[in-house]
Amino acid sequence: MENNKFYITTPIYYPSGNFHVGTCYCTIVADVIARYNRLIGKDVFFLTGTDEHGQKIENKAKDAGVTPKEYVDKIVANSKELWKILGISYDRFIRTTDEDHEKCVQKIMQKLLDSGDIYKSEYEGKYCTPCESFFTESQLVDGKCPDCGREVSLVKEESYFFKLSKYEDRLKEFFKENPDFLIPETRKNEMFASFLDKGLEDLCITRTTFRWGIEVPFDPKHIVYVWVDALSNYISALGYLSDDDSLFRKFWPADLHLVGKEITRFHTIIWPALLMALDLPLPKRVFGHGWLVVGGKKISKSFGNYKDPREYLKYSSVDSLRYYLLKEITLGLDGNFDEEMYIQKINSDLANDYGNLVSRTIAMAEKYFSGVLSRKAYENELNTDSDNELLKKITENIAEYKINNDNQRPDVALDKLMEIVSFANKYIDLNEPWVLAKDESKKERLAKVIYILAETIRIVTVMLKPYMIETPKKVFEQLGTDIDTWDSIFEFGKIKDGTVCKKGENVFPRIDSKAVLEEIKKAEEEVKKEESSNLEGIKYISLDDLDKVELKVGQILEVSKIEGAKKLYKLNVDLGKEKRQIVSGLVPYYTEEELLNKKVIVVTNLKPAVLCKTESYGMILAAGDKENVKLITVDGEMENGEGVH
RNA sequence: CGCGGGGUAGAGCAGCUGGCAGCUCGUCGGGCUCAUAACCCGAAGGUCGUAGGUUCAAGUCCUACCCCCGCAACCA
Repeated sequence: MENNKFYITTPIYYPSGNFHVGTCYCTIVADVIARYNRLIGKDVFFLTGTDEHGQKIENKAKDAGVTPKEYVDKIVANSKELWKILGISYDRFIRTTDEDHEKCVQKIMQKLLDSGDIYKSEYEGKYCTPCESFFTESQLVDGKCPDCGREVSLVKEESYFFKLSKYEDRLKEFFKENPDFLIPETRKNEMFASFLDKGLEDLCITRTTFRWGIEVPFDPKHIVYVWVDALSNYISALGYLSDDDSLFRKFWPADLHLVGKEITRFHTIIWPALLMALDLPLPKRVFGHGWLVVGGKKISKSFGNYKDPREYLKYSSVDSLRYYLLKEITLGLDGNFDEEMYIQKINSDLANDYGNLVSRTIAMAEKYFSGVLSRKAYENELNTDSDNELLKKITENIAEYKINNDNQRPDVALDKLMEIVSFANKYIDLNEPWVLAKDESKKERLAKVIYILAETIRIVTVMLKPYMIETPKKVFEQLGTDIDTWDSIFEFGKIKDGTVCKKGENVFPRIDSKAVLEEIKKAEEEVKKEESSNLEGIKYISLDDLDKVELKVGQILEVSKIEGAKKLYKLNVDLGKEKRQIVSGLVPYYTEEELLNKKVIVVTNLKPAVLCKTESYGMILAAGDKENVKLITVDGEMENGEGVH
């Protein structure tokens, strides 16, 4: 009975912006694992959600002029919509702003205090005021803020600490005794090399520098920091320490925490230590998956590959996307999502192999037998070699499919599934139904071949159920059967005699790769144009918009290279009334001499930024792309500081 | 010596505890016509980054080095 439950979680995502394919990838993988376990008969609880507190959200909301809650509400609504589209079958979507979660966190804090695992002390750390964050000595870069490169100051702050160091030995032991706790293996090495072997320091678990979070119950000027707040979602979601903790008693410990590789540390060191302090069992497994690389590049807005996943669904289906992400990417390693590869893959696997198998089989059934499947013929006729081989292949591959799914190798599991599909296509060629059809005496044999194919499709389609949402439904409808349980695939010949199948629309129409790619390119170019400044003028803006940008004529007085920077110059620009320091990436295009005394156009009201540890208070306009860049200058005499209109 | 990941057929990848180098796509040649210009068969194509070492045996273990990619760090 213990064995029959399965609790799986995704990380709770930080909703500072809408989600991209990377987030979807992780969630889809979790969903597939959840659906697979449901299929094989386990009682599954699948949790996902959002981690909504903290400084960044507070800032973002402020920038947007809304409350933090309003800000995250919008993003959460969007992501729930997205999960719906992608068929994510979560049992609960937890938000750290949920009332029950907040209460639970407070109780946990109290409990940790009572058990002596929390103590109040002074947090002495390097604080970067502009970034409003603390850093440890080791995080600093040249003694400066790793985020912005500015000087940090030593700040003392009263806060609460969790005795992480106390659990170091127990953690090491735990790792040794549970070799399967953290996989893949490489992540484990990382944990030991980077953290455990270096020794653990107590962890500061509260902050007073921001307010957007859960108040510490016994000291409300403190806010619970991310560690306790976010990690405990895995138990708060089940009602831990609440009036009704039946779910918790049933499902904890988690069978699988699926997390990104960047946060394995939190889940394999801090989280287990917290659980130890709470005297709770530890999760059975943490799986650190890799990152999705899109079009060969890291997902990032500046690469233009930060697309809403819905874009991919314009020309393909949810099932295709799910299939691709699971099939083509080895879970645990970084994987590439390239739209051209994507189209090619789903065309060949899903349209040509699987979809076409369904299509040709049912077409033949209709053509030769008006769609009627004959189980009798299957029984009456003796098995040929090809029949036996196919049946053997199916039995073997079901077993391997299961093993690989159980071991978090969905890619191999799908491989095993597709092998059956290929074999079935080959089976058609070997048996040449169109030849059998010409010989009246072979009618029974023909009926058997068709039956075997239909039954094979049925089995494969059951196996596809964890991976796909819509397709299995469609195929079962076409097959005219609803026998789709896991148990039903172990015995060949479940389709009832006289079942009538009926051809429907192709389940995976071939995608015109050329046309779609062209369209994608067009769309991307348009986005680029929109983003790449107003000079192109594709997207109209009003005069008001233009007035937001303050442009002035400036003259470059000093030029120097910035140490450690490849492309950046530090410039001193005369803007008439004032002189400003501006950092500009012109090294590849201009020499220092060329820049000197040049009159340029400067955006003077751009938010100051720090590049390579050097402040920049403006931007110099230039035309061109990466290869060729030319400064925009003034045609004739013009006073420094003159406005541009 | 900053941290981490990786270098295997034209492309994209798999190869856990070492045992004749695999998969998918593409290419070339052939076959079939039930099917979604789909399907089936056959072939070509790799000194597994480099150099050493351990071993009867090494993509697989060890050492050194080279190269690429993330983050650190560069959107001006």
